[in-house]
Amino acid sequence: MDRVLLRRLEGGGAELRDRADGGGVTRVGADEVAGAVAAREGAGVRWVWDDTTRWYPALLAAGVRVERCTDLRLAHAVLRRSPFVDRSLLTGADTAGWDALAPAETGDAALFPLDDPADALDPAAEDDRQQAALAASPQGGRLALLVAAESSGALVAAEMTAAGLPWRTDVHERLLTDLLGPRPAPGLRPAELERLAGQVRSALAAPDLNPDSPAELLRALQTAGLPVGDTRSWTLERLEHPVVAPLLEYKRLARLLAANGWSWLDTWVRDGRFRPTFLPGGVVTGRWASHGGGALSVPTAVRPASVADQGWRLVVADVAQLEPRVLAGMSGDAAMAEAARAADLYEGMVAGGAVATRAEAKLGILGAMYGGTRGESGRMLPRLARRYPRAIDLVEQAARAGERGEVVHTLLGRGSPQPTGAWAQRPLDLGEAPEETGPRADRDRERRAWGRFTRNFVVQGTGAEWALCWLADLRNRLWRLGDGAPAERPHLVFFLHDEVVVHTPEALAPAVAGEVRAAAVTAGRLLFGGFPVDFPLVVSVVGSWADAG
DNA sequence: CTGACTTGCGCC
DNA sequence: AAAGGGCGCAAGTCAG
Repeated sequence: MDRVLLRRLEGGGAELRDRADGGGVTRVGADEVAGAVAAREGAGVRWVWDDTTRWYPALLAAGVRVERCTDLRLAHAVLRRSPFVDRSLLTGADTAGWDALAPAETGDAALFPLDDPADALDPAAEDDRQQAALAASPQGGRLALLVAAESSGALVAAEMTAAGLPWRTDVHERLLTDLLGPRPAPGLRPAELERLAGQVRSALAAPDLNPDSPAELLRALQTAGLPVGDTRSWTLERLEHPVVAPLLEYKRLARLLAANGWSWLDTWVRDGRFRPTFLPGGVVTGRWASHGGGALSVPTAVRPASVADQGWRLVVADVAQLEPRVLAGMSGDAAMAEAARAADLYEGMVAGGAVATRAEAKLGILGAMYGGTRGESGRMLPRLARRYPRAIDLVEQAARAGERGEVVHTLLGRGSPQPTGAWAQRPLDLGEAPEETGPRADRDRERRAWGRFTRNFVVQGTGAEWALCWLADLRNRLWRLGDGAPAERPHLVFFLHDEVVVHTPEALAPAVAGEVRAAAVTAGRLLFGGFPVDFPLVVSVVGSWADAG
């Protein structure tokens, strides 16, 4: 596979430099870049560029899709934190610049900022350093897979923003009107919220109360004699009082209005598409972050508005219990992998005799992965540890390492951040009597909190790696499935941790469903080789996202 | 007034 | 004895 480095030239042109020994160099003008990339693409090439967000949106806008790339920005971020990398091999004159490089904010190709810090960096030198670091790493193979998957994720992210999630404004508006009443004038409450606010005020005998103000609301609740310290819904649910029902309903609808109401539609939906920006590697664990429109929490209440185009379908797929399955795989825990043979891993745990009920299984596993040891989830832990010793030991070791201030890593080698708190500079106070309050009690609390973070990091991060491999393989499978222009082929339109949505011509929907499953098998093999852990999917072919599941 | 922080809640 | 991971967003709150 040829590796070809792309770099920007002053004036908007670009240089294409073959990375092989004696490789050629081509320079093209600004309006020839897309054509030059397209011409080279057919022959099989991996593009090496500083940052996908700085190259790919313009290529996509010009109708050019690339199959492979190395995203030096994302690769740098992975390698500099990995415990399997010799940091000195990554160090160069502009290392600080690579450390600080942020993704480009705008996808508008015409708006290359004149003083982009990326233009002060040397991508060829950085590529050399990364290749050297990978070659010298005892885990170079895993890291290379991670870098490739991360880079492929960057391509997917740009393609999903370009395509957009199909979104029907008319359906969304009807839904809002049914629940809230007609769209009010700016600054006014919709009729239904005003009605509920009135009920809340009279139930609390607080005629001037603004229920949107947590402080006012808390005072009014306390004045009415209710024993509450905050105004969260789950706190209110436990009260017996006439205000509870209208207040909970008010909060539910006010939330819908604020997060996904008419102004959300105005801001984020254009031309029948919702186009959030996805930020691969945006979370330290390796999960994606997002920007714009709250793409990480599209409430189920508005999903009916995501409707496939005429003659098209949505293929919605999610992995059941991704993280426990990943834990089984990465720990090599045969008993847990056996439970994971079931479509429902928690039922598999019941069938295996580890616990009595599905609810116990779920509570216990989530507690083990998050560090929740209070109440019932804590009582489950010893039984799980007996039945699934390797899985539980893996997360316990990660927690202990974090508490010692050590770095932990995912299966493919992504490292956790170094802790910065004062507690991390001090050794563990083993054997000293615990205290209720004071600076040492604070340090211990922070230490345990960091242990919960590292405990979760190894599982969440490896789950993110599985999902990246799934996405990358699925992207290639979808491309091979269709023909014609990118917009006429099945394509990914949404991704959220363990769920994908593909927009596809109706005739190809069954084939897409098959490829989604096949890609999940590939991802499992890539991460866990022959170790037998299954990743069953729930796949739906639907007209609307809301009908999935 | 702006900007930073807090509160609360949606998703996984 | 106590101990629940990761995000983004909007509105309210508060300091300067």
